[in-house]
Amino acid sequence: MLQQQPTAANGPGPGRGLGLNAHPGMHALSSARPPSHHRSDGDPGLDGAENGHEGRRDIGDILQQIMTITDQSLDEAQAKKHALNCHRMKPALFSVLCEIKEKTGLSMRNAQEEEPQDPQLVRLDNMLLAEGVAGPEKGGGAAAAVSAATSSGGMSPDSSQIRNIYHTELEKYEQACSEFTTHVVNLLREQSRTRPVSPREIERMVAIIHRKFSSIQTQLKQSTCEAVMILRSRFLDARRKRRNFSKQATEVLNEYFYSHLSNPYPSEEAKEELAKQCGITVSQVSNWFGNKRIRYKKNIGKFQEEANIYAMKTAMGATQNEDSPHTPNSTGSGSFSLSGSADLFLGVPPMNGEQSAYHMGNQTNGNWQEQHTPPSATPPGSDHSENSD
DNA sequence: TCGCATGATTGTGG
DNA sequence: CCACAATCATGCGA
Repeated sequence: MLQQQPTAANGPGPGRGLGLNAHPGMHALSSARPPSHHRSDGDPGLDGAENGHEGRRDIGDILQQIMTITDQSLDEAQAKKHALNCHRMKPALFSVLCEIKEKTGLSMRNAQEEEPQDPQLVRLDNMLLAEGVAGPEKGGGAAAAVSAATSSGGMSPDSSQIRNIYHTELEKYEQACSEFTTHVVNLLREQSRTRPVSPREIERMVAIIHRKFSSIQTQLKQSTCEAVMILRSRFLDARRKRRNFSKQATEVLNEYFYSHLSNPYPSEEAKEELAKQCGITVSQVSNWFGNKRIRYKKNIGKFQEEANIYAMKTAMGATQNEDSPHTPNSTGSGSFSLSGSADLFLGVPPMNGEQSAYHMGNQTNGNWQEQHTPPSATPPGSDHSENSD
């Protein structure tokens, strides 16, 4: 019925496609059909054998025809396709076929269609939100959440890195998902011209794609969570495990301590500067000074030698600085430009004294070591440099 | 392995 | 919140 139509319906080149040399497909179909008709009569066994035999022959025919397809016949096929598309009955037939399709296999998927959001995904989302990896970027939220594990308050670059990676990956994922979806939708739309594909089916396909992709999303979120957890445990470990500071760091800290012995309380800026120089956090600097003060006070005698060494060093650094104020001095012996208030003892510290206390200037922070009163031996001029912040 | 050194934590007071 | 004091836990050299 369809094949007669084009002659009337399509103006251009109607006769061509329907001529004597019919389309191979058509021929195949028409020749394949007859055997099924005599199904009802005759011996089934014989019929089956005959059927198979004929089927083979038909396949042979089809193959033969495929082999002999020419450009011309392709053109014809094209024309026929066009003719079918433009057939006036096509929409009706199309919708009927769609309906039939709906009612058969595909409808079975309806059941699982409206599933609630994956609970695991929800859990992961909540977790990432709590960790500050997902959600709006609030002043170091992510970093704060992770680094909150440490009292140091030192910002971890890793956590924000995780956040960044997570977001770029999520973006990539979303892009890939939408790209693929549009691709498939376009494909189905294209196909809907030649086979019954209802809009609903396209929708369903999109949903299926999203479901498939959501497993990737789950994976992404899961691995992000894992990374955050690892980071967190590493921070906790770092807190538990004690590492000695580097020699250079201790040197810098000691230098500051002994050059500000009368008032070893670095300001916030000084602490930051020290932290930067030592490659440690500000709170570690605070810890260090806290420990140092208390231990020095407890046993000044023990620290005497150390004090002398550092006093000497700073003094040397100072004299060097005087010579060439603009030349930064070599490693470790620099005085802090921002405090600029080294309690320098210029000269060799008195030895063998119980407490040399070569620089007990005006103590701006009360008597941080009251039992340690400055002897009169305090060199004149040592206290002039003593300034408090 | 021991003992000291040292960074971190905890509790307290101002 | 900061400093102090006590204490813990680990690092490290002898």
